[in-house]
Amino acid sequence: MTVRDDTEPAQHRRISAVPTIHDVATHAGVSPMTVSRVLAGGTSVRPAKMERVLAAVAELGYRKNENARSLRPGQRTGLIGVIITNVSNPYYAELQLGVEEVLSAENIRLLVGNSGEDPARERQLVADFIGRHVDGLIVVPAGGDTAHLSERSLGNIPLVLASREIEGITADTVIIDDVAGAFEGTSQLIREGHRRIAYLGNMTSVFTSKRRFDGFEKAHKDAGLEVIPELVRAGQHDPATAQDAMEELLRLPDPPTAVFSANNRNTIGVLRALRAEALSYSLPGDTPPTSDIRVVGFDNFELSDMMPFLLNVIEHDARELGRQAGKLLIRRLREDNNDAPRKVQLPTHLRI
Amino acid sequence: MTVRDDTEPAQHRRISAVPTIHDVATHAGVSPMTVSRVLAGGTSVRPAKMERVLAAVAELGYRKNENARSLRPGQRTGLIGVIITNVSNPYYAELQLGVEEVLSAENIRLLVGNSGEDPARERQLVADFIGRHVDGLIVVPAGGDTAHLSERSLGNIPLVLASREIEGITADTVIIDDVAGAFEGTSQLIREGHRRIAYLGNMTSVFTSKRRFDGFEKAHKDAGLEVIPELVRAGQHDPATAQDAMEELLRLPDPPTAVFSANNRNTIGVLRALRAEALSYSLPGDTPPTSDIRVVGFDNFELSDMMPFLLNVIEHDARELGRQAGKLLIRRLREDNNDAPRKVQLPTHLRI
DNA sequence: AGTCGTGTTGGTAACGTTACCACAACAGTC
DNA sequence: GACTGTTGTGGTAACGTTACCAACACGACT
Repeated sequence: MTVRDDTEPAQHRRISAVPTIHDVATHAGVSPMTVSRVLAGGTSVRPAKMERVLAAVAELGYRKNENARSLRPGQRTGLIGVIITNVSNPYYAELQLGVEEVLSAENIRLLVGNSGEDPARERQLVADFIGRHVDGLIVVPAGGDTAHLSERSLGNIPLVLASREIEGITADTVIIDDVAGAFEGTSQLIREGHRRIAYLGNMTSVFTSKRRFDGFEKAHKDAGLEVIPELVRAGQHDPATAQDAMEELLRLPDPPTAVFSANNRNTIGVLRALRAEALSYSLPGDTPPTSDIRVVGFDNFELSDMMPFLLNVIEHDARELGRQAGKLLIRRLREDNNDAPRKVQLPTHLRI
Repeated sequence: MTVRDDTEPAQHRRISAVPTIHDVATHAGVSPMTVSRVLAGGTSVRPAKMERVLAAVAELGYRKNENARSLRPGQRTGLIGVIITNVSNPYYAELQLGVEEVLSAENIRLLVGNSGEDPARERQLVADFIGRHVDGLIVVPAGGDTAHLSERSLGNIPLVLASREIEGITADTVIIDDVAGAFEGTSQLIREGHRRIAYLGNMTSVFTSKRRFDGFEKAHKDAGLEVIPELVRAGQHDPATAQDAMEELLRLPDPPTAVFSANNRNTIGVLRALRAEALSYSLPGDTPPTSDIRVVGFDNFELSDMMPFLLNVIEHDARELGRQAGKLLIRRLREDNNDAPRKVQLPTHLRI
């Protein structure tokens, strides 16, 4: 034991400093090892001593130093790095909540970071999380350069990709069945007789956007139709840019009769454009000619059912996606298995 | 240096195991101390050696073990615990984003947890975060038992309260000017001539709810009016329960002519109730008698401007609240100061 | 030539924890 | 009464890092 010859400062330090296992041991009149054993579950410790130790723990307000514990070989940190693109999008907030729901049940904590769709920021976060020795990573990949997510770069830290896949990287993955959802939504519009259907979405370099466009295209093909290139607008990532794109479409000589929107940001922009148009027409007292334009949008969002337009949404469960991602990670951690990576695909549902 | 006499296993281990500062030192032909110095900023290290070290770091993909580093006395973990009540509420998601925006600039990472308004869960999260030696805490307190947030319990870990205060706990705080906002919104309704104004909100035991009710009450008093008790409904915390409460109000013999809603969950419930009523009246072809009911709601929410009702919202900047909370914490960390706790109050704005 | 700084480098120890080994105490067996 | 096994307990070392001190080399000055 360390000798404390400086009486006055020692007392002062004892109050403010966080108590260690050593302090508890001294207080209970046992060795640090016994304290450690009690806290680990109390196997083969005499009941009387166990009580003394627990009393000392309570009295000093002792908390195990998790950082020191995880330093020992074979010990986990109990930390998971979660990198999402943007929590302010309710879809990813739900995802985070689902992840936490599953992992907190295992006493695992979340280190979260927002990449803002920036691969460089994502790489930086991954590097930092590795430095903190997370037990695993759950990432919504931003795309672009993904070398930092390769197996070689991560070592033996398990990775779960959420919402998006990456070409060339094999890892546990949870995604939405984007293709089927977009197919179903688009088919509904075609079934209703629409032939001039606009598409609004993110850049097709984004995994989900590409898949949703594929579903959009497939629905056309299956119906013997073709996608009309001049009605396709890909590249909007927020409501404002989507609104601009939609207003541009409405000004076309031959505007679309229906719109397929590939995500909730774009859908909201579309709805704003439609309302702006309706308002501008209502001034001269005329009935707006395109107010009955049909909209189908991927992703549900709060109040979608309160919109004063003909709108259907392709809904899916972001929280469940987060839960599944958490479960895949737990499976990897529990059994130290090298099974082939699993891919979970969650269904969508067209809400009428 | 440790002698590795087991040649075969050592090689295998070298590939999968995370490299340490020792490995880098051996690889560069210097001592671990020199590597540490280079990584700390490279003061008084010969340029040639510095280069060799950096090359070894790059080649081995070495990452400093932050947990081991923070074990040393005087060293920080660079971790902040953020406890919010529920990320799936966009208001708190924005708050989290604001906190991250400010703290990631200081290279501080976020440990996040959702309390779900449960004080026991909050206490558990605080205890865990203390065990991980966070440098500080940002908490949206759930209320109830708050002993775990007392200065005695936290030791010298700085605490910032966000969005809500706690009686008896002095800490840096960032809140919205709830009273003024509610006063302004209610006054607007009174100015328009409304005399039967309903109130819907959370339990008044929640800090913000109480303050917003106070503002509601003060607006009445200042206008020489009194709050009508039968029109007050406090206790709804989600849209579904709020909708029920509002429907009940609409069925009163003498229903309110206007509604003040104290948060976005309640506002959405109110709007749903109004729409349900409008739909039920539209069946017999009758004009609904209360469709022109006025609504003013605290908190803005996405698409609030697209609602087919007369709605004003009292908006405020949740992300800015998060930023301010982060800044207060950084200030506490930077200078190791014992200044009196600061209280920042953010303004609201009635959106017409 | 000897002394003194100055700049560069490495050894040692410690942060708080737990795995491993050693050992003591005790009961049961021949 | 010596031997064996079981249970409870503590000492030691190590995880990866950095603060501190000691030591070294080297040029500049007396």
